[in-house]
Amino acid sequence: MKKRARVIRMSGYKVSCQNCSLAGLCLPKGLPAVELNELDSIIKRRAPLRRHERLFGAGDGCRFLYAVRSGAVKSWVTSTNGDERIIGFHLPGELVGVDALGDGHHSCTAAALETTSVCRVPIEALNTLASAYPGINAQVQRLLGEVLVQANELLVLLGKKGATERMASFLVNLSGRLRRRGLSHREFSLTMTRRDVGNYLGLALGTVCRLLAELQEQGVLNVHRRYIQIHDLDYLRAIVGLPVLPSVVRL
Amino acid sequence: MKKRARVIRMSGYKVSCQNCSLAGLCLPKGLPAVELNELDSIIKRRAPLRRHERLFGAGDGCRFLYAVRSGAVKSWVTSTNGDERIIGFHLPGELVGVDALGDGHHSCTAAALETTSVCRVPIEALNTLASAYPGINAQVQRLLGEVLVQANELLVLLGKKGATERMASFLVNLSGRLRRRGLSHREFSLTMTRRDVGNYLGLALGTVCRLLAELQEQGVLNVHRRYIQIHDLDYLRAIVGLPVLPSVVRL
DNA sequence: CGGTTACTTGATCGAGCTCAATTAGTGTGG
DNA sequence: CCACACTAATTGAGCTCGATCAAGTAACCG
Repeated sequence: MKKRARVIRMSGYKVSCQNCSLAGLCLPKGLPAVELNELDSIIKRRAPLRRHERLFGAGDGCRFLYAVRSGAVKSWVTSTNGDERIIGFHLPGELVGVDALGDGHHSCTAAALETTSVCRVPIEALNTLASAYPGINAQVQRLLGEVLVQANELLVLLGKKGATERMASFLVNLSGRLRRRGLSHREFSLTMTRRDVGNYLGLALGTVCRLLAELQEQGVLNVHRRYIQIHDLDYLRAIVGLPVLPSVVRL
Repeated sequence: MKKRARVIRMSGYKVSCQNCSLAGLCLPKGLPAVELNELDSIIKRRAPLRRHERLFGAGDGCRFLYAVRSGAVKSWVTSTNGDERIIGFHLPGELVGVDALGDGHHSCTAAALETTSVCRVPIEALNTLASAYPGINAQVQRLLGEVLVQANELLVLLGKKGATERMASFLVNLSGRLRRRGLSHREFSLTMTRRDVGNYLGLALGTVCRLLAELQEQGVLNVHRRYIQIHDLDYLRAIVGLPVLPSVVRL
């Protein structure tokens, strides 16, 4: 025993919903202590996934939902003719795998974009809890709704005709989600490849590069490989058709 | 009283989940009699909506989900720059309004495409029931999952580059859903305008017309205004990349 | 360091958008 | 019941945006 005393043992630190920094976004949001404890008791943390490691695959039977704790996940569907289509990038605090609630089988595949840790929530136990605690039930519904709203947003995005519009939407959306997580919304690293971005936005790989180059040209942002600094977020928001972020309201 | 005896009073016929022809698709699917009764007791049927009449609008607070009983509904989101984007057409047995589960407010607007009747399900009562009856809870989850899978399918559809591919996907999807409802999958009437279809598919109005004309040219289908007869469904499925429908399995 | 993957940039081409003119329905009110 | 107005659908001509193909560069990894 003593021999091991000096080893830093991560497993020694109890990771729990109670001390998770994402509690304000994730399932625990606003839950009273009792329900939080119950929830925490059914959730298992898995060893971190490495880049490209899969959470689940299309067709898999599904017994768990996953909440991203750190890192990032992408999920995609494989259509019958074989080509793949990315339907979402998932940041910490977001729920992955809800597509399986329908018939108990996943309709998409999910994999880590970088080193990523997730919380695994057993669906059956969650349902049992949800029927006992209305608060937990409400949380599940809230996150489900969020997933749906996100899907709708992507639909709107893909409806835009202009490639610039799509790229701007993507960046504004990402920036906003990062901000809500307390991360910098002005500079961040894209965890996905240009090809991924293109696939997601319905654009060719080359077009993604060109658009980023053009935006840099115009001084809207700086880009070096995956690293992005946004200088003029309002400009991007204007492209999308969103109002300028309210900082001080003028008359 | 006697005077009215001859009037055919629809309200005299008790419409209930028990005798609804959609019970195999809708919330009641597979529920035991007790749960079915409970479910039926909280559901209200509204007077039929006429074309263009709205079920709810974006931003509305939401206390109900709606199940389409007959007719058809379209739902769309209005983006900040004002243009509208159709995100779904809803057939009998499908659930409308689940986008509001997240924060209790609708993110889209829904309106009848033709004379349409719906069942109104109070969310709160549904949740109460769901916590008492696991079967009902499972049903809600199943339909939610279905909505999500549908959203994903639309995403895949919009990922297709070719306009013909999109149109074929749309027709195949519609045909399949009609068939599952016991309706003809070879000939049916599009309840939406060409503009609606174009909006939904991310195509220009003109392109929709041209595509239908072209498919008719090729003998794949017949089209007169809204009325469509599909002659070669397999051809459409092939365009999409789906296998030919299994009728007899050959070796 | 060699091999692989990710990214950048250029030139060309075509699918589908736009705009416009015309026809076919649909509905409304006198 | 018809005339008028309005909406929906069709079809054509020209043009633009972004896909495709290709060649070259930069980062990463064993």
